[in-house]
Amino acid sequence: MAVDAFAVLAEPTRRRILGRLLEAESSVNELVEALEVSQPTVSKQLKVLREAGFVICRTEAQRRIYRIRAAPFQALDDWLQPYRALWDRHLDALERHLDNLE
Amino acid sequence: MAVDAFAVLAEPTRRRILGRLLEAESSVNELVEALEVSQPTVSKQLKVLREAGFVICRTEAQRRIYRIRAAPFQALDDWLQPYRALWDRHLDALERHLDNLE
DNA sequence: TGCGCATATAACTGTCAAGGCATATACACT
DNA sequence: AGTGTATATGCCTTGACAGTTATATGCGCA
Repeated sequence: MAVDAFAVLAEPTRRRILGRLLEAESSVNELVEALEVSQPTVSKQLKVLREAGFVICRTEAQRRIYRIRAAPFQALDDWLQPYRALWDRHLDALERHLDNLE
Repeated sequence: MAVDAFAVLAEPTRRRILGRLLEAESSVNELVEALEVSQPTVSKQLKVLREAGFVICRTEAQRRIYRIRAAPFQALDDWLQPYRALWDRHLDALERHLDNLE
């Protein structure tokens, strides 16, 4: 996963944006109203999310419609995988981790 | 999950410590040598990790043996759960296609 | 009890990023 | 063209935090 994905997710405003985008794609203004933060703040965080691959946007007239992307979350899921050996007693996770260690 | 778990994981040094502790519990000095960072830095980050529940330590003579804990990783796994709908459920062909485009 | 090892903490400093305000850009419509 | 709407960006201030150095604390041992 991108090295800084955790840094991206560390910001509460960005997590709120992602939570909202998980429900439905939205324009910038819809996010501004839903989250009650300023428009520049939303645009800035969307830029961070976009550059980290968490969202993409398309243009509809003057509006930009943002949509969430799966890839970074999958990468996060992958990163988490070896740590699942800590609690998942099912042999899969542990074996895979040990295999990856060689 | 604790609100600031992502902030904890956002720090590369802390992730390195966790990666190392996943392999084996370690004393502070072992971490210092393995990661090649200063001892105060390790102690400081261990304190952050401890307060966030990522590690616990026991005392053995003058040494503190640190061990990783499962709970925060499980919480992270839980947080991730709704986002898994993005890829491991019925993702229709069009959406997958658009994702692949960018 | 005094010394040395292992670890924690304090004070300081530099960096970086979030949010606010103001402004620029892009587009639609008349 | 000119106006209003939607979004992006630049500048600025402020706060948080990582790393360093120096020092304190805890423990074992002679």
